Amino acid sequence: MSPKVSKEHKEQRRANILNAAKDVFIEHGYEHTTMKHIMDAANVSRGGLYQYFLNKEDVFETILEEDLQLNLNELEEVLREKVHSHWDLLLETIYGEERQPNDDMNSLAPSKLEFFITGRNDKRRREFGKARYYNGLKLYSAIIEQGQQKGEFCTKFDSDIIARSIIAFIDGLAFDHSILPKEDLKMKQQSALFRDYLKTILGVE
Amino acid sequence: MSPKVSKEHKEQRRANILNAAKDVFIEHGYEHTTMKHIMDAANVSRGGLYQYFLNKEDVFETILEEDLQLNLNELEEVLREKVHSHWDLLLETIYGEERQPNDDMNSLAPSKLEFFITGRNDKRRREFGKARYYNGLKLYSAIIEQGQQKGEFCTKFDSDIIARSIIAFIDGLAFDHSILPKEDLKMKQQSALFRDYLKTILGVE
Amino acid sequence: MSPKVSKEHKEQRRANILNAAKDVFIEHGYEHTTMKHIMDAANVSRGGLYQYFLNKEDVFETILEEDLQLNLNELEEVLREKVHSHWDLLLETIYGEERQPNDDMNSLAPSKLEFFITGRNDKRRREFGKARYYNGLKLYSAIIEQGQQKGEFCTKFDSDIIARSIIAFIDGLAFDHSILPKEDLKMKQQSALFRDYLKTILGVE
Amino acid sequence: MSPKVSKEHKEQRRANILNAAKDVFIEHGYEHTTMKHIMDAANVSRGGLYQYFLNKEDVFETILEEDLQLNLNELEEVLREKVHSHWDLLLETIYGEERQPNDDMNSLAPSKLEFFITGRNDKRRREFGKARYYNGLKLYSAIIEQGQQKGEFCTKFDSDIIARSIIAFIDGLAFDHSILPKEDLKMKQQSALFRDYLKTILGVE
DNA sequence: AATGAATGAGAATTCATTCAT
DNA sequence: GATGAATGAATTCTCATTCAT
Repeated sequence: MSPKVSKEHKEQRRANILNAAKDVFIEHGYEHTTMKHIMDAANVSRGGLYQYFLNKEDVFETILEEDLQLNLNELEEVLREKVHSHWDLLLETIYGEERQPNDDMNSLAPSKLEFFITGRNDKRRREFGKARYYNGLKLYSAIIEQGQQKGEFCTKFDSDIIARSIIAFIDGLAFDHSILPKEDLKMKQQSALFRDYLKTILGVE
Repeated sequence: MSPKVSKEHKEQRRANILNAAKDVFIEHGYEHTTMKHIMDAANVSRGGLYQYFLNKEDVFETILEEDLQLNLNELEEVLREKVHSHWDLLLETIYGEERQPNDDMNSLAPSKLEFFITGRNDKRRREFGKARYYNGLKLYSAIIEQGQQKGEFCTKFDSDIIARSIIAFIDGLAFDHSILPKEDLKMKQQSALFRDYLKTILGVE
Repeated sequence: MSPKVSKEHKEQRRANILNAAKDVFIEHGYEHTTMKHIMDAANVSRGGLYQYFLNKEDVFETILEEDLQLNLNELEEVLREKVHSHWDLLLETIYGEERQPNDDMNSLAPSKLEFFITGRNDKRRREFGKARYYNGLKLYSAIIEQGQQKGEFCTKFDSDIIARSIIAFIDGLAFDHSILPKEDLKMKQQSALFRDYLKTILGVE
Repeated sequence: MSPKVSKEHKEQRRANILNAAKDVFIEHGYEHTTMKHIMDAANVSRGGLYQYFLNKEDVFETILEEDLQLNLNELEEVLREKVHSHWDLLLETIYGEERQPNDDMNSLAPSKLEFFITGRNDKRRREFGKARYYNGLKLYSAIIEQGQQKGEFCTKFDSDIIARSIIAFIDGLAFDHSILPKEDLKMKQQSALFRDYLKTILGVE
């Protein structure tokens, strides 16, 4: 007895739900999204939704995990290739990623902050937060370390600490951007200053 | 004609509720706190609680406003006095205040982040967030500007932008600290790096 | 030990509360009026209000009773005097009284309807309703009966039944007027028709 | 793809709830009925009830609308058919309908009066009241007008005004009947008088 | 007498999750 | 597998009434 519905179909359906859910999370934020919102956006029944995911948390975690995986892949790819300028790579990594609040507010970033901060007392949620943090840490420190090894960056400061500071600054900007309109933030000028700062401590130019 | 209990008594009770509520918010976070939690912690009946505050948001906003007011008072006081070292004042302001996630996790900071980020789509909440941001901005930029005027800091960078970057970094640290245990953060070393950074762009020493 | 506050003062206070309460009932209706509304309107404290009245029902009943008493006094007075035209007296009684929804909507009539109809399952309330009804009945039938005795009205119909019909019609108009704006009711023309009707069955002219 | 239960089943359940709710409204009146009452009477859970109706008002309005629709259908039907006696039709319409407080007190009429009168300050509620009034008006005036056109009724009075007076009288009777026991009302005799009155102004016989 | 703080019962509403079909 | 009706726990908020001072 072969299954009524092919595995591909299920995968497709699952992916559809995740895409719709992502839009919903972006629109309403994590806390204020309900399973009903997701059902409606994904055009799936209540029961259907629960067939693929245990609950709202499960849906969000799945989206997170896929994002995380993308990051990791990217990192591997990036470091395997011949890197001409680690400085450019670093900037790309910072600015091309959603950790840097880009101009479009169609970003899941605020919901992620929400997810982690509202769940800070929950063991499972904290594990996720840790994974997210160390993932970013690995990404940035790998680039910096390689740059240092290649002699492109100076070794005055520990790559780990620099990476952490990058994360802190990016998270802060993401937070401020989440609650304030772009116009209020002078993002460009802050970014320029931050770039100067990185140049200084990495000994670039 | 005289009231049953003195005005002081009422103020006292109100303050008690706020204190208890603050503890509850610190323990459960903003979203997961219910009025019941506050009632129980403050040892006040449902009706009693609603006599003093409209709803959970009102309770939290009151706490925020008092904190904000403390900040403002402090700022005024600070700037009226003769300042020996604006650099010391700046560090004190950063590290002495809760904006810097201090060692004790008995801080309301995570709940504040939560409050603003979960309410980012709410007009009223955004106004509060804006007030919080500009309040901090005013505080830091006033110190920097005065330091620049006195010739203690160099004027290479705009005080406004530096202040914004300080806020972003502190918010980021607060966020990361909210979701990760202290041990994971190497806070001390990050702070040292940040201090160096500030020294550089302010031309201190 | 004479009382601190004179009896007159108490009476005055009580009357003040009743006046304020009446306005409140007119504005919000019976059901939607709260003790708080009355307190605020009467500028009296919660405890003060409860010193004079048991509850909202008690306040309203007191107002009703005073109205009822006015009616009764009027009736007695009216019937003791020499009546030139019972027809005119009847019209005056109908149109001069609030049972006829007059142009001004500053009438307690809708709240009275509300009071009786929402309380129709309550023994005490029903007794009041009965009193109100029989009071009106007595008023109208007395006039009609006297008119009949004096030969001014024909005796074709029982004065009791005519009086009841007058009440039904007036209550109906009051009800319709309570829920519809005056413009929708063509009150004048309805009244004219009703007057014609009464003339016919009373054999006037 | 097919729903768990048939559409009929859902309709059935909805109808069950409405029936149960109607009984509850008749027993407790509109204001004193709670959603809990309806839940218990309909044997449906809290959530179940809210799946079908938004709130108490919604439940009641649904009942009202269905009644209204019945009325309208009846009217159309009635006027399309060949009418032998418009006088009989008029009487039937008055006495067969709940607008006339019939002997059985199992009528929703008092709750309807309650619904409209307690909601007289509410825009939405007033719209409903208006619809109710004009619906009745249309019904009665259509019959009268047709009777006049056919020469069965005289045209001395405007059909519109007569219809309004019928409504006022019926509403008044309904009100009085709501708050007084039948025995107190001499309904029969009032009705007889009213019939006479109608005969007179319609020129019947 | 007067005050108004405090109480708590009760009503409304939402939403995650289950489960019969 | 899919559906969506049904459940009920959890929460918010209101208000009449009491009572210590």
